[in-house]
Amino acid sequence: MVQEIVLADRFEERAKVVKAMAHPSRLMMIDELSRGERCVCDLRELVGADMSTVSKHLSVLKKAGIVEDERRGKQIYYRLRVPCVINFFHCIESVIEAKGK
Amino acid sequence: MVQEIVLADRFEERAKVVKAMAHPSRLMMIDELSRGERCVCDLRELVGADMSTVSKHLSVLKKAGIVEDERRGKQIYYRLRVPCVINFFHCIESVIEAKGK
DNA sequence: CGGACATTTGGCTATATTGCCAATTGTAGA
DNA sequence: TCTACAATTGGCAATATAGCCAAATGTCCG
Repeated sequence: MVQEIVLADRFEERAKVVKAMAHPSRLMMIDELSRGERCVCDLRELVGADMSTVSKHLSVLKKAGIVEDERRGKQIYYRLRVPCVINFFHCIESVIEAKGK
Repeated sequence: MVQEIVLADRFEERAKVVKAMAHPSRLMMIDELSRGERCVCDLRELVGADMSTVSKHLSVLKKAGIVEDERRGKQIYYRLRVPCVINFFHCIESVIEAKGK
């Protein structure tokens, strides 16, 4: 059925976005970016990984449409494209809390 | 610093939950479960995969604390543990929409 | 008990993700 | 132009994930 293919595609699309967030460093960066734009060097310091690793994480977020970037001088600044992603944390916390019981 | 280790652990925990949702079939099941509990056979039909595959997806969701199960007779019913996970979809949709522009 | 049914588990291969290093690109300033 | 700095890209090895089949488990019913 065409209907089902469309439905599956829909969840496929959604999964891409969720997958892009499914990494501790990327969540950390999203959290940080919720407080304002940051350059890659800031985020590198935050997660404490190799610059190239951070850059690749950012490209994952960018490809998913979660962040956007802008070059200003030598640095490239990233910011959240859709601020609501931050609301996830509240719910995730309640999942973690509920699990503890 | 102890502080940073704790912080990293926090995001590690969160990532586990997000990761558990980061699959089209699992998102589809979460969506379906948001409308009430379902047995594995219902979900199997929904995603159209092998029973064992569906079962493994459910065990991922269960381990993350997203769903819980209950046996009633021959069947095992699954339900969402924390309904708020459904709110994710709205935000994810806006990410997808924003990306399209 | 024995069989049918619903589900899970083990085992396996194919595929995807991660993170580092090294090399490359882009920008600013001397 | 040459150099330094910021960031990205390519490549690779280690690890994780996905999905199928086959076998095992648990439950009901005759």
